[in-house]
Amino acid sequence: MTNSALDPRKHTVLEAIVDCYNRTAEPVSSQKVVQDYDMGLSAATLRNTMADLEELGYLTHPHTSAGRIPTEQGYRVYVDSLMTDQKLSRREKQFIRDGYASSTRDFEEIMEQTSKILSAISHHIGVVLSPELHESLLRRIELISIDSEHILAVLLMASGAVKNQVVPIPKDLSDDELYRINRILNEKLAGMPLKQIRQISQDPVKLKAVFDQRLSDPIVTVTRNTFALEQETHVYIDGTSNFFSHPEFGEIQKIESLFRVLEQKKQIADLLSTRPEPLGIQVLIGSENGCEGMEMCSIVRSSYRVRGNQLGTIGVIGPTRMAYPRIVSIVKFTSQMISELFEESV
Amino acid sequence: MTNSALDPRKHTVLEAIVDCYNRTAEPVSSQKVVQDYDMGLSAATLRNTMADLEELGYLTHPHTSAGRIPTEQGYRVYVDSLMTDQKLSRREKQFIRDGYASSTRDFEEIMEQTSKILSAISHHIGVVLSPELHESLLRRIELISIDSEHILAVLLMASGAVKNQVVPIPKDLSDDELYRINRILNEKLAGMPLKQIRQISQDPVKLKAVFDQRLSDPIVTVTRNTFALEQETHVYIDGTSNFFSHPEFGEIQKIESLFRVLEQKKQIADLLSTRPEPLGIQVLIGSENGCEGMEMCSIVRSSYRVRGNQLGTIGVIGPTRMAYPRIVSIVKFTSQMISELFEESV
DNA sequence: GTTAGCACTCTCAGGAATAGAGTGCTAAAA
DNA sequence: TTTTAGCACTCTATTCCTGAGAGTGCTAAC
Repeated sequence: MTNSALDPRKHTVLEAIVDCYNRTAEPVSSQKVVQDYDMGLSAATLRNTMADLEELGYLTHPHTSAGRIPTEQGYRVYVDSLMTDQKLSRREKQFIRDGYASSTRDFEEIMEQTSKILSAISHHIGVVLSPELHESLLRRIELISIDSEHILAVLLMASGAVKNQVVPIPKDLSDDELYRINRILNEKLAGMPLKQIRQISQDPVKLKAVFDQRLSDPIVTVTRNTFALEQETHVYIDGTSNFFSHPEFGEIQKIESLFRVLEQKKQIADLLSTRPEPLGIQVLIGSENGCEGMEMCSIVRSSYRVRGNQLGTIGVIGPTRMAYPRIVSIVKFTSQMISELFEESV
Repeated sequence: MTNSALDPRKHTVLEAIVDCYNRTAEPVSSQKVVQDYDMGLSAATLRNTMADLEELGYLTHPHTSAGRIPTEQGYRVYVDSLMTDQKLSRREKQFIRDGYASSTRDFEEIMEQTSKILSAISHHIGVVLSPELHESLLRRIELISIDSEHILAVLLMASGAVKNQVVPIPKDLSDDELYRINRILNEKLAGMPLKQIRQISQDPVKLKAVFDQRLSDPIVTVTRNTFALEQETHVYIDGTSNFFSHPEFGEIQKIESLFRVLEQKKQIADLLSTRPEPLGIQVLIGSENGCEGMEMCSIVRSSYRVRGNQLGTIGVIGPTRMAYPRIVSIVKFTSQMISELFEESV
């Protein structure tokens, strides 16, 4: 199979069929192509070409007397080499910008807002993964006394993310002592990635090396307790109910399996973050995502960059039959917007 | 209609029908009642009683040749005066306790975990509303410098809740100055409800009264910017996909309207928080919840108490046909658990 | 007041018939 | 050699019908 060498007619026909199927959600007949796409060929000729494309694995038949629909492979070719860029309209760009206008530059708010914007404009599911905290650099830590047995550790990351953590402490910790510890922690740990700090905090030898002569029992306890936990990536999802409007999810089981997956935020996080190619835009078509229960869904995703050079991911999850050119443009533009937002603020 | 004066037989029959319908999800015939519930009456007699109950508005008929199902009114009577308490088994109680065992006493984590526990054990949707922040008392505020134009305000509430807020500041604010402001804010505002602080912060006269001779321009700016926003209540939802397993949601539109509502967290918050009777357990049956798209759902909810005497709400949302005695016990027990958790910790 | 018996109603599942959509193939035309 | 018209064929979807079954309401007897 010489993918790259699809002759021009096959190109055109495949593109037309993908396009038509995306619009109508129904198998595309040779007649329909003749009507809607003026390519100066008869239905019979198209039928021949369509049969060829089916032979090549790019189209299928639901049954004998139905039109053709693209296979995943067909979509793959379409996305990789057929589809033409679709610029966002001015209104659409404005819509995205406006979405951020009201937000207070708060890290979480930006994340949340992004998922809303993505779903609202794409009419699919919008997903945002914040940069992995444990890869993030600690900018500053602040310890706040809660009661005699607990303090609140506020971790301010270089990315602008903030993480609160309630930390148990030894009883005999005075305010002055706490203040002193706070100062030392900032002195020694600020600027390091959380992951590294965590390793240090769990290892007496490393602790000694880092804190040197300033090491004390309370510092060990506080450090260990504050950084003990693996930090999970946050997942922001919006627009799940958009799925109900797609005719391919008319049967309840299909939508059920999807929703069961969506409730497992961890799975969604893996889905968007694992896989090769860390940068730029990517399209995972249908079962390519390798996630059980999401075989009927495609994912368009892109990474974005926050201060401190950490990478997060945004994405749109929709049915395999989605308007790829438009969604790709949306995801591309939005990820740029976020990156810019983080450049200029927080 | 003399609700309170339902004769004993009608009581028994209504209870049996509600019970049976809850188990089978199918209209209950007179035959079925004879088989499953030994009440020493013939089917014919039961038919008479059932007809009476229908007359009274407690039962309906989907069609002539079908069994009876309870109306909302029927459920109302059942819940109010018929159903018997169902104690949770030791295993169930243990399941709930275990759910909290791993949690680190972090406020948000407890909220989130509660919604998960509720949904897991009830097989319905678990919802948790944190206490309304603006009713909550400020225990402590901490200002952390981010950059020359922003600080992070960490609001530690009496309830144990923590709220981070990025606050723009005038450029010329030194670290010392910030520290001084921080101290004064704590001195003057700690112990007040957020709502009141907000009012003060927006009103020059009140500001003057509270801060007295310590009032300065930077204090005004910081206070105003920190407390400017209405605080929204957080909503934690889990178990939405449980709805797919109920036969009454076999058709897609019914489940769709429900999911559309669930995505509007604000609506859910209103649903659980508005309404009379603030304390104790409540059951809203079917359309009683007054929420469009949720006519087929019942809600069992209860308030819980956190430190500082603030009230939050937990609830279970399920189909009208739910096992009320069990769900009521679950919600009751869980709300006690939370209240206890907050007694002893954070 | 209770019950057996029975006619009546309505749903649901299965099957037959029909219309329609779209293909693949063949043979003729370009 | 490529394209096209024509046609037989296949499969789906809809409609209509039928029979079985479930469950009721009513009546008359206990």
